[in-house]
Parts: sequence; C-alpha cells; structure tokens
Amino acid sequence: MPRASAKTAAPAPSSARQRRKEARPQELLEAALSLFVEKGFAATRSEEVAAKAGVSKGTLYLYYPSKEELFKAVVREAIGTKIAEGVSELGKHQGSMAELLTWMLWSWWERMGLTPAGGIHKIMMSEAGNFPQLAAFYNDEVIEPSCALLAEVVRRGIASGEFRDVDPDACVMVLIGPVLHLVLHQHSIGAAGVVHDHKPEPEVVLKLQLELMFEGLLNRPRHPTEPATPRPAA
Amino acid sequence: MPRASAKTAAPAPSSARQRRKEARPQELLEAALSLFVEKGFAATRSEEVAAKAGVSKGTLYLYYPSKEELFKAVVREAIGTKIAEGVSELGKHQGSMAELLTWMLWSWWERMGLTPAGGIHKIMMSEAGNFPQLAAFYNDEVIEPSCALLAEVVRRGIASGEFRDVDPDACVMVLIGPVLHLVLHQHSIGAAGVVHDHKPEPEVVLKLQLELMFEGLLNRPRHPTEPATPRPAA
DNA sequence: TACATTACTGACCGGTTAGTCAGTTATTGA
DNA sequence: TCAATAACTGACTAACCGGTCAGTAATGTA
Repeated sequence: MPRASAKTAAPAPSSARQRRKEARPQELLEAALSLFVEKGFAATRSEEVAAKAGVSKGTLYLYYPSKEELFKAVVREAIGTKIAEGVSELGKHQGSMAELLTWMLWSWWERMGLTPAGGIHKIMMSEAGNFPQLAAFYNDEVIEPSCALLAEVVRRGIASGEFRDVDPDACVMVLIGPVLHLVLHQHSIGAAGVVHDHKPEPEVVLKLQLELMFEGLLNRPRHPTEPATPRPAA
Repeated sequence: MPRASAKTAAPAPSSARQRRKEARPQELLEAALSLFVEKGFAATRSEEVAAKAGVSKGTLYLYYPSKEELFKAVVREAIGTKIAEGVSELGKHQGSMAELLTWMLWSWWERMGLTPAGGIHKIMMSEAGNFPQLAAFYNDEVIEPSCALLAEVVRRGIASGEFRDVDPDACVMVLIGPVLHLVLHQHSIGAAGVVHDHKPEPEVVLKLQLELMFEGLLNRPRHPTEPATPRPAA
C-alpha cells in the first residue's frame, strides 16, 4: 500500500515526485552555493545552477523568483543560526576566557575554512558594492553579532583581570583578521590552480596566532625594566 | 616652428593630440582601476571605462584588445614595482627588526588601505577563480615575494635573539591577516553604504596588532612560573 | 479509460553589452 | 589651400543570458 501516511497536517510526501518537490529548494541552494562560491555571482548562469541541481531553468524559477532572490536565500541558508551557537556557548562556559576565545576561533575555522560556507564571506566581499542592501543584512546579521560576541569575551577577560586592558573592539579585529584571511585565501587563490603556494598549514597559523595573542594579551607579571601598560584607576 | 624636436628615435610629442595619445593608456587604466574596484569586473561596462577616461568605446579598443586584457593591464600597472621598495629597505635598515616590521606594516596600510591600489587585492580575491593564470601571476609576483620579505625579517629577528623561535611563515600570516582584512573591509562592506558599521579606527587596530604581536613575539625575560617556549640547541 | 492536477520543460523574448568598422575630425606637410 | 594621415567616434552586430509561458509528462482520482 503506497500511501501509508497520506494527508496529515504536515503531509509526509507520498510519491517519489512529491519527495523531490520538497527536496528541490535544498538541492537548488546547494548547487547555487557551490557555483556562486566557485565563479562569483555575475559569472554564474542560472541555467548552470538548474542543471547542477538536475532540473531545467524553468523549474529553478518556480522555486525562486529571481537570481538575486536565489542569492539571498543561499546566504541566509549558509549562515543559518550559527551565531546563536556561539552566544549560548558564552552563557554556559565555565573555564577561562582564553579557553573560550580559543574554542571560538577553532570552531569558526572548522565551519568556515573547511566547508563551502566560508565561500559566502568571499562572495559578500565581492558583491557588497552591487548589493548594498544585502551587505547591510550581512553586516547586521553576521559580522556585528560575531564581533560583539567576541568583544564580550574579551571584555569579561579584562574585567576578571585575566587580560590586559586593551580596546576590546580593536582586539577582536586583530583576532579575526588572520582567520578570515585564511578563509578567503582558501576560497580564492587557494582554490584556483596555483601550485607555487607553499604556505604553512592553516592549523599551524591558527595555533601560533593564539599563542602570540595570549602571550601578549594575558595579564601576567612582567619584567621590571619594561612595565606593562598600566591599568587605569577605574 | 612647431616641430622643434620631430622624428627623433623617441619623438617628443609635438601636438596636443599627440600628447593625449601618449597619456591615453594611463588615463584608461586609472578609469578602469577605480571602476573595477568599485563594481567588480563583470559589472563594469567597457563603455563606462571609456566615458570615465573621456573617450568613446571605440578608442578604448584601439589601446586594449579586450576587456580581459584591460583587466590584466590594470593589475600589472597597480602592482608595479612596489615590492622592490620593501626589499631595498631591508638592505639598508639599521635599527631593530621590530622597528622594521612596524614600518612595513604601516607603509603597507598606507599604500593599500588608503589608496585604490588595495582594491586590486579585493578584485583578485573575487576573480581568482575566473582568471587562474592571473591568480598565479599575482601569487608569484605579489603575495609570495611580500611574504618572503616579511619572513626574512622575522627570521633575522629570531637569529639575533630579538624574537622568540617561532615558525616564520606562520608568523607572517598572523602579521598580515589583520592588515589585509582591514583593506578588504575598506573596499567592500566599508565602501557600501553600511551605516551600522561602528568598527574601531583601522589605525587603532594596527597599533594594537603590533603591540600584542611584540608583547608575544619579543624574546624577553619571563615570569619563572610560566617559562617561554625553549629555544632549541642549534 | 477519462479527466484533473501537479511538477516540470525548453523554446523563446527582450534587454544588455563586448567588440567592430565605416565614417568623421584634427593635424601635418607641401 | 589642399591632400594625406593619424586619432577618434558611435551606430551597429552578434552573442549571451535572465526571465516567461505554452505545452508535456507524471501522478492521482473516479
């Protein structure tokens, strides 16, 4: 009996055709993501996206009204609720802020550097000028929350005496700079067929970045001849 | 007598029209640079470039055989011989390697962050996939030499005992990450009309980056309870 | 078998733009 | 003043591609 669970409130798709219909948006988004990341927005033809998802161009436009809307959907999909995870981690974390920063940078690398999702950042860099509205969306929904989250960690570390008294926002930029640079490289020069690229392993860079950072950021006793930046009275 | 210096081996242009002809390539390259940086390669129409340079589209194609060749010329022009300056500075520099690194990062920021030349880097990130041959050129002629130069400075600092014994290549990535991130931001999100962008001043970030870097990188006496990374015997 | 509905197709349309080339204008030399 | 030449122009062509829609095929229903 082929229709075992038909017509419920959230109807389980009965036929193969139904099942495909529900899978289409995902399939199209995945195809679009990889092509946008690989070739950029303008250079990706909508027919290619459709072909890669195994449908015709017409079908693509049944699910997304325009190439631009498809692009937005890809960005929203790839971003998802990733930031919320970081926020919740901040809430329940028990150890030092240095450990938390380390965890955050590593998980960021794992999610952006090692998956196509990082390509989103590359696309946004390229297309920000042509889609200011989307750039604003990306800034508000992704960049600002991420930076605010990291800045809060730094701020707590300063308050507890774990870190020196630095500008938290500037510190965040210093923190994320190398990670984002690695991500971008991975999806541009690194993805093109450039063979003379004998860069160090990203993991080594990240490790050193954290090490250098903390050697400088941690609030530890200093050599008497060279006092650390004095903490203000407040 | 209008032809004072006519028909020499390298003829000085006699008429206004001649002078314009010699200036055209430069004018076109400048127009193309600013438009490519602003809108990307695909979104820039060749007629716009011509108009911005004050000529018609036909004239553009008298000087450059295609849009793609124009793009290549722009990249080559913008890169020029900038790296050679850094190399010569390495040769004649007298002070500490920390001072030299500081100088290099600042001059890099001044040349890439504060001029349209930095936009080249953004374009290369976007178009590397579509122009692999150009990406290889950029990697070989710009990225690798720059990194090699900085790595050499770090290496000397380590050899003299000024710096701790870190991986020089990884250290370079940590160094340039924040700078390049600032440059890219400046030419993408920063250039789009995103107003909610209350990032710290780039100069503040750079200053902190160097400070944190050196607090961690400098080879100074450490607190006894937390020994520094031991130097190997060699 | 006949009809209705749903998912999908791909030829086509219209707008856009890289690149061309016959023609125009400025300059030079006689 | 009058060719000859060099620099430049912009209407035009051909190709491309985003988006449409009349039609087809698969599935469901009776």
